[in-house]
Amino acid sequence: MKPSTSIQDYLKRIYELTENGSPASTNDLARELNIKPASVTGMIQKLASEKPALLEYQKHQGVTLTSAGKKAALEVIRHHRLLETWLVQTLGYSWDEVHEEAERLEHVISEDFERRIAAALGHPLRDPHGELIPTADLKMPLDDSTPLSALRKNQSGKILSIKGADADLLRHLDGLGLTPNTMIEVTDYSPFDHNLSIKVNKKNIVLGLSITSKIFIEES
Amino acid sequence: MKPSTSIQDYLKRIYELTENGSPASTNDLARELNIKPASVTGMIQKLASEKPALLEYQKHQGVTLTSAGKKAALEVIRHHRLLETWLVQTLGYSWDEVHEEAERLEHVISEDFERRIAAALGHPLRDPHGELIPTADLKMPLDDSTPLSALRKNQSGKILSIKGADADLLRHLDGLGLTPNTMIEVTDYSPFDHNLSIKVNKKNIVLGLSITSKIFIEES
DNA sequence: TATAAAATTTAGTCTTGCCTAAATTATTTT
DNA sequence: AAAATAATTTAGGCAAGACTAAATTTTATA
Ligand SMILES: [Mn+2]
Ligand SMILES: [Mn+2]
Ligand SMILES: [Mn+2]
Ligand SMILES: [Mn+2]
Repeated sequence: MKPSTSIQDYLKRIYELTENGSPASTNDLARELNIKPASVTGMIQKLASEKPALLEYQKHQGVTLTSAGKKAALEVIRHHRLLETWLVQTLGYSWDEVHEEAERLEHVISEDFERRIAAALGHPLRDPHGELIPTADLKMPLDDSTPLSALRKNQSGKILSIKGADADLLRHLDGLGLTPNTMIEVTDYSPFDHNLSIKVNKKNIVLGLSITSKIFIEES
Repeated sequence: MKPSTSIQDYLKRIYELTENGSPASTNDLARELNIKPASVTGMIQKLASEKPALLEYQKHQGVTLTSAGKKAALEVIRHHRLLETWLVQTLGYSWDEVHEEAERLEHVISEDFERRIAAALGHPLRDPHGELIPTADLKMPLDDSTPLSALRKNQSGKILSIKGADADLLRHLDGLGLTPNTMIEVTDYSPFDHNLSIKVNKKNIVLGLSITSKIFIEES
């Protein structure tokens, strides 16, 4: 059976929160889902005790996805990212507008719809934010990108993706020309505040850690 | 507040069932919605007693839409028919495949999405089944079509629309060449069984009432 | 017009998914 | 290591929207 919309959103957030390897905490999930922690506890207990469990859960220790849970999460993420790509390409959405629409559509499109847009788009590898799109057989491609925040003076590369869906940040970056596929070069690093000076399109700008940690680079 | 998916489906069905002027009965609604009559009674009582009532309801007399209810119904119908048109045009769905997909998407697209597909399609007047699409300000255009079942020998015209969403019937009609915009001519009428003999694309076929009552014609 | 059949409503229950308040466990601070 | 704070879980509740079984009302039939 296909998981409910709520469950799909839980699984997707858990996937994202556990990408770093550590379990997702009740509170982090509650914050991401805009649901009270007590409710999250209830749901994760339920998901952990389904016939094929979707989560691995130990009281007070947070949760990780089982392989069944990961598969379900990747299904939703594939829908989301293909939809974003589709909306931008065919309806002229800008990259900061698509997220909310995809957030609702992802739960209701059929597998047939998924196949049709994937084919129409030529089976794209990345969405408009540069995020990798899980394959049709639900594997997440390897990500060889580095956060901009890890680069130092004289290192350079191409922007691959912007993580996190905050529309205001996306519009701000768009204004600075910081979009996927743009070449950048680090011209200076400031310790203590971790500011980076970078050159983009001949212009020099300075970015704080809260921005550089969300921009991912393919080094060159 | 936007009505829930369930409520939207109730309103849409009530709109369709009351197009002939008479109220929609509890049982008819239950059949159309695949919901037990007892549940339908509960829902229509609720909808009839909302702050601005969506339904006019009198016990045992069925329901009709108030103007607020009609507006909400037309919103959903506009979404549905624009979506069907868009899916056929941009993703190559055939006219017998689109209905189910639109049935789910209609509840989750934004008004922005609605505007974008309407514009991309050039503000179409009819969907792939020939059904009229409510306008952006939620008026249903006048329908000047006649059911094929009302035509008699030597009358002719163009197929405007096929009512009812049964995919099997649509595929059958497609096989016979009976699609919107096709010209037809009635060559004979058989009383008692109400069969019509018609000429389409040079071929003669005989159709029963259960089919002719679903095909709508612009007489010529 | 009395009875039978069909349609509709009432009453009570269930599931899903959320909430608040209170209790418990884990983590920091002193 | 105790006390304070933070995180998490438990307990109890609520709203939406469906269901079944039983009661009622309407309509059709004899
Ligand atoms: Mn899929
Ligand atoms: Mn979502
Ligand atoms: Mn629907
Ligand atoms: Mn609309």
